[in-house]
Amino acid sequence: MTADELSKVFQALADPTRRDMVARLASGDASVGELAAPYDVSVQAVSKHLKVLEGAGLVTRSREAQRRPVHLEAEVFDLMTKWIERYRRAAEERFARLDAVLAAEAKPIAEDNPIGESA
Amino acid sequence: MTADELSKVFQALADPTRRDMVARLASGDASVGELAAPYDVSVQAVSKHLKVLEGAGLVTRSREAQRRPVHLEAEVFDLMTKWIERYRRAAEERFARLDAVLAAEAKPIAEDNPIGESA
DNA sequence: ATCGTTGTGAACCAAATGGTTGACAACGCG
DNA sequence: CGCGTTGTCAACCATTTGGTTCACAACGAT
Repeated sequence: MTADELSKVFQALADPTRRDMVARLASGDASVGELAAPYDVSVQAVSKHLKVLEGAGLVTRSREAQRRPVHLEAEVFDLMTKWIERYRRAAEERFARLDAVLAAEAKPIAEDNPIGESA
Repeated sequence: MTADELSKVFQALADPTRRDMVARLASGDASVGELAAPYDVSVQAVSKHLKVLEGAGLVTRSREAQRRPVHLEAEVFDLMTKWIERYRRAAEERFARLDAVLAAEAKPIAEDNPIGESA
């Protein structure tokens, strides 16, 4: 459903610079210039990064004279968390079940183990 | 520290096909062919996707005759969850604090609001 | 030993990504 | 008004990405 949205969010956070910007925005809004300062790239590059983050719904930009304060939108994080938790839980449950099965049958298995090079 | 690792994980999950593969692997291991079946792409393309997922530590591949069963590794999810939760919490706390401030000063603010076009 | 199945490797291609520079719009201030 | 500041847009470039096809390795089965 939100497949495309989710892709954009993950894509946006796949870049270390963008992730760092998000981290800094978590403690307060900032202007483009302020955001750009720590990095060794042009302001234009940072502007592009912001467009990606905005496209993913991770930040919003308002207007204040020439400034364009950037604001972090925390809600979108829920999208990711939900996705992650869903499948992690499934995988972990399956793991637990496997554990139980292995414990229950303390049986042959190993002797005619069909899995080669499991050594 | 895990900056590069985290980038790879987010990057890996930014692709819908890869995300779907992870979703399916959450309910059990599968061979490359099985994984490829639902998609309208070549087996080679799926093999590439698996290499990306493996590089991110999201899956491991063993050997069973010609088969290469793919197994989901749930632990890596923690990395993401930790990152996300950390900044989401910060952002939400800040939001709550702002709320409190606004509630406390039911004051002017609006009249000499420096933010243009806030309307 | 040969054949079919399963999967990987390599070369190639179009599109997207992240960066650059140059031009310019929007705004406050002298 | 004209100027400096702040930021975006556009064109361009190198690299990466996701896909293809062809070739081949690894293994079971006949």
